[in-house]
Amino acid sequence: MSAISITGESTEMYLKSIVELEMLTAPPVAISHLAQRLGVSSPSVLEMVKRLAVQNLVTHTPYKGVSLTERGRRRAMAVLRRHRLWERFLVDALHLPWETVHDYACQLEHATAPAVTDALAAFLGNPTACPHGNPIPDAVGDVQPSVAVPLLELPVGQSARLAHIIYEEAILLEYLARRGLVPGARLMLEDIAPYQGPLMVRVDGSEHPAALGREIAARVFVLPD
Amino acid sequence: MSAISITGESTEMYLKSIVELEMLTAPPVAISHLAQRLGVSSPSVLEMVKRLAVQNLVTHTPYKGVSLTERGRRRAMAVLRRHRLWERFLVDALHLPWETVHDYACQLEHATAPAVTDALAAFLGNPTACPHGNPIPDAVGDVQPSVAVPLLELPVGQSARLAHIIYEEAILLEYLARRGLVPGARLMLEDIAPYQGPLMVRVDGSEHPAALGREIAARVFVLPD
DNA sequence: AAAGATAATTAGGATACCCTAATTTAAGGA
DNA sequence: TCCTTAAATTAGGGTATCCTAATTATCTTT
Ligand SMILES: [Mn+2]
Ligand SMILES: [Mn+2]
Ligand SMILES: [Mn+2]
Ligand SMILES: [Mn+2]
Repeated sequence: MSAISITGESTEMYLKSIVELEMLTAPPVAISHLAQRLGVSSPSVLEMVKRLAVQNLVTHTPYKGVSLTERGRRRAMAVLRRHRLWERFLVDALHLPWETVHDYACQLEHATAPAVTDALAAFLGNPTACPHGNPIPDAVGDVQPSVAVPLLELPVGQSARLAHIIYEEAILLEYLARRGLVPGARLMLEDIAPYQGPLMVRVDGSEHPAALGREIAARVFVLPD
Repeated sequence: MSAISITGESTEMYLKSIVELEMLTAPPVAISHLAQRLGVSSPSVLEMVKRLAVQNLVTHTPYKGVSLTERGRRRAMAVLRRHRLWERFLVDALHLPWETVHDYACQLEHATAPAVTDALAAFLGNPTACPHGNPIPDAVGDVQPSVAVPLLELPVGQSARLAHIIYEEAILLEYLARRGLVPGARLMLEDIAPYQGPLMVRVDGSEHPAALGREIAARVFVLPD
């Protein structure tokens, strides 16, 4: 019975998912969204959330949702840091494909001691962003805020450069990679179909324009020219 | 319900511990030895062993012990391979201390997908031994046999070179590191005290001779001159 | 061969996560 | 205000892994 609470893999995934959801929708985070992200049932999430609340990692407001406590946020940022450092390693050192590293890093992130994290960061030259453009929290858990805007909010006709992709997921990353939509890519929003229709995006170097649903366009952030 | 049985961390540690014990004492491996190595109770081990037997990973002979099946051995070697590759990475690339990497690798070994393992091996130049001298199984699970002998069996007065240290453990590695007993070190067995007493070993570059208990001397392998 | 010591096994529980099937609550529209 | 619907919660289970306290088998030693 050690006083140092060992954060297990499950706990870490819950905390990480909560920060990720906070960047997508306004807090508090809904139980059902967490359930969807984690691929477990709502009752399971609720139960786990109660456990996390007891450990002072989250606050749960019944029928409203979940928020991270300061303690919880620190833990979550630490996981995010490890995740993104590993992604950099997998791409830069091991030369694994951009779209595949997210899942691999999701395993490694829970198996990395602090000393290893620090040494890994140094080995990589203290990078500031993951291969998908998202900022790597520093050792204290701080991130520099992004000025990029969701592609969804770009005015039609505007050209921009892809900055980062949030709420990372293998399927999404594969989809985007196949269309050349990686950080740094130059693009122009050609059109937005009405009635929640897709966005037509011209990607520099691609033959045809890409059609992106709104769900996706809300996750792709760009820097307008 | 996927047909591919996902080997969990616990299962992997059991399998790895069994191969490790097989190199120290003659098979089958005793339940109590496994319990000691894993830091769990004997009833827990027995229960788990039964689960492993159902999955065709081990054979259990009541009151005798456990042996790996071919399937089990392959899995175990895969874990050992990942473990030792990570150790190399942690020492060679991250420059972490020789004595500390074993524990870190013990976490990473369970979180490494096949594609990552392969890429890591390539990145490291397909090394053939871990920092503690033990052979890294190849992608198929084969290891080249060692011709080194236990220090315990060295004749008094014989000088030799340290080859590898088996049944790795943080405490042991620290102890040995502090005395300069790392692979490649030159040494001479000065004396063996009677009545299960310690071995006096002169280590090249060290002031005083080191006194090693027999437990330890059975785990340190050397190549006589 | 009987006793003692040691290891293995059985019995009975606990905890962390996860699930499905109700049931209840909250929120928005009629 | 009442109704509908979606989300949240409660009820009742399940599995993997671990534990302690008996009990039993095996091996050693007298
Ligand atoms: Mn993960
Ligand atoms: Mn990423
Ligand atoms: Mn391990
Ligand atoms: Mn090693």
